[in-house]
Amino acid sequence: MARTKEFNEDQALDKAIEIFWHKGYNGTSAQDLVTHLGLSRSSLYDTFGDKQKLFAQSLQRYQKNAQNQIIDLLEQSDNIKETLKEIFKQAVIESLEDRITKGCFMVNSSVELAMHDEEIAKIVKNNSQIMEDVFTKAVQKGQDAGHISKVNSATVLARFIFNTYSGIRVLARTGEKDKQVYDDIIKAMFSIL
Amino acid sequence: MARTKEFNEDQALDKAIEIFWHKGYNGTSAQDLVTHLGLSRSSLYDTFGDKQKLFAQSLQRYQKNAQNQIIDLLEQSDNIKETLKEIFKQAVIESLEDRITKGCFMVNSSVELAMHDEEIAKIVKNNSQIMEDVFTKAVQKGQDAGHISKVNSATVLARFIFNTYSGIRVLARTGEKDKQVYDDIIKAMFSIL
DNA sequence: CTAATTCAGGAACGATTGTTCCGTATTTTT
DNA sequence: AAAAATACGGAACAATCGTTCCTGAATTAG
Repeated sequence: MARTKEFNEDQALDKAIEIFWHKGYNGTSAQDLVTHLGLSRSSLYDTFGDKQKLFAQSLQRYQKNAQNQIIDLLEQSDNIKETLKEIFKQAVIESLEDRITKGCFMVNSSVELAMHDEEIAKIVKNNSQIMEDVFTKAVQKGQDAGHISKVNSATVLARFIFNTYSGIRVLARTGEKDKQVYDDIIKAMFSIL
Repeated sequence: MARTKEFNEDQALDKAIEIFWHKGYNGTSAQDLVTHLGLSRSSLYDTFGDKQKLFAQSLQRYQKNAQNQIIDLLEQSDNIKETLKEIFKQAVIESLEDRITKGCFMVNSSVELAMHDEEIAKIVKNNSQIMEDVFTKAVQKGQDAGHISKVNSATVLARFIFNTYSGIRVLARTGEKDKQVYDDIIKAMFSIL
């Protein structure tokens, strides 16, 4: 009946994530997308609708990936505190390596768009909710195992951890390359876990 | 020799701060500026140069104000821990009251522009440096007075406090209106001071 | 092979972007 | 009062914005 797509839709989405992440929504033009995704304007619009829809799909895909990564690590962990240390260590490595300083796509998007675009706001809130739940369960597990202090409740610590994570991602976006700054923040954070 | 300006330059800058803060740099058009500042295109360009320069001046002015406010509070304080609590309490109030959820102009700008505009990057880094210094001195004072724990160094705590502050401002920008979330984060933070 | 389908490429759309320029009005100094 | 200087408003600029549409090539099913 018809010819098959010459490009992989998910691969195109990954390219879209890259450029939106780097330049933001308003900073990325249709031409940028055409050039970076390597497909024609018509294919782009036929496949993804419009710029806003493409952005939303990109952010969704990013969220699922990032989320699953953390969920897997925490669920398979038998020492939550150590796993959290690994997660933050990884965030620092990414921040320092990041030659084009992208920060976190979710944080960037919420700052730029959450208040102007309801669909993006929903994605962001959904992400926050899921992350809070995941961290809460993980902290609870850590507290039960005696690896994490019970001075503060699991919910309090979960929200606190997620907030520190956001802050670090903003710091990365500003281009901070001094590892000591990240390490200090993380050291302080872990002193209450 | 010449007629005098019919508008107050600082008042115009305050208007510019408002709209840039709300809509971001790329999200604010020249027409938005003309409408919101209430002066003509020519006056705007004659006075402030161009959009980028106007933005930079707005951010500079915002920084000076926000900075002085915190410096004054901390320098006059005789109980740093309590003063810090006041500062964070105020940030929460602003976040909850904020009907158009603007977050922090400095945080928003660093996320959107720091990596694409060297001048903005400089302003952001300068701000971070000053804030770190101010917080470090304040924490030191608090530690000397016995109000703040000496388990972590003043620099570590200063960076940590500033990072938590950034995170909270991002949270505000996402439109979070649940006071409990802010209070939990702050509670956790203060448990190590 | 033919017909049906959908691809890719690029021209072209009107709208909006940031910016410039010009004529007029207004004010201040000489 | 005259002249110099500058603010003002708005028209107009080229460039770019996101998007649509048209053309022809490519692929698959019957």
